[in-house]
Amino acid sequence: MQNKVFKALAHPDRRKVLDLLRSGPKLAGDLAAEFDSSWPTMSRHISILKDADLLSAERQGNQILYRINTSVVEDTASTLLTFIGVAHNDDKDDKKEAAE
Amino acid sequence: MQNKVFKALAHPDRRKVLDLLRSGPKLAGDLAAEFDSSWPTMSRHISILKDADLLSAERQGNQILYRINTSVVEDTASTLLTFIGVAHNDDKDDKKEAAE
DNA sequence: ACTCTTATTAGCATTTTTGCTAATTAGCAA
DNA sequence: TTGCTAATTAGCAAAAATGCTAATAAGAGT
Repeated sequence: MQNKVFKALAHPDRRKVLDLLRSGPKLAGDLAAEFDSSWPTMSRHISILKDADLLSAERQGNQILYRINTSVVEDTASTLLTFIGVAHNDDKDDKKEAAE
Repeated sequence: MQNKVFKALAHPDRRKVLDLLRSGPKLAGDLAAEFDSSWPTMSRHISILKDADLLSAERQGNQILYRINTSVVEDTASTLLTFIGVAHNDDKDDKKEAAE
């Protein structure tokens, strides 16, 4: 649901989480360490991002590794671009693409 | 301020306003008419979009014409794409672009 | 001036979001 | 089992967002 994504993006710390994940997957603790807020607070921010499907989680024994969900971010950017009439090629199984 | 933009995008009706403006500028009243909420409510949604600089307003006698602010939407899409490492050429007076 | 239309602002109640501390779960190792 | 680290969930208070009705402003026309 796109609405969850846009709501998730509405908080600066959550956008910062996404920015931190730009350099690759990170452990929840390493993420939390980058912020002034308490760890439970950051945990909730992360779970909001996860709930919006912007992140996916992978358990690594004791800890949890988070990575950004590229396709969801892409789709959201596409949605924005449609507002200004930009083509945005979705490319979900685009069988024929040169019918002319 | 990017934060205002993302917050403005967090409400479905406000995104719908942007979508309605895709086909060109519209009067405040014509926009409001497309929604179930009261007119004052829509007026506030519009002012939040305006405050985020996503819209610009132009008086036309009795009424007010709103148009979408293309560049702000573009920049926001670019911000999203940086999260997934997409190049995104800002192009704010890009003097030299082929130094190599 | 008065009136009609268009749109915004004020003021309020309700809901949602945020952020904290305390409590809990999950896995690993003795 | 106990203990330790990593992380989430519970519960609450404070702040922000939402949406309504009533009141107000701003233009155009009479």
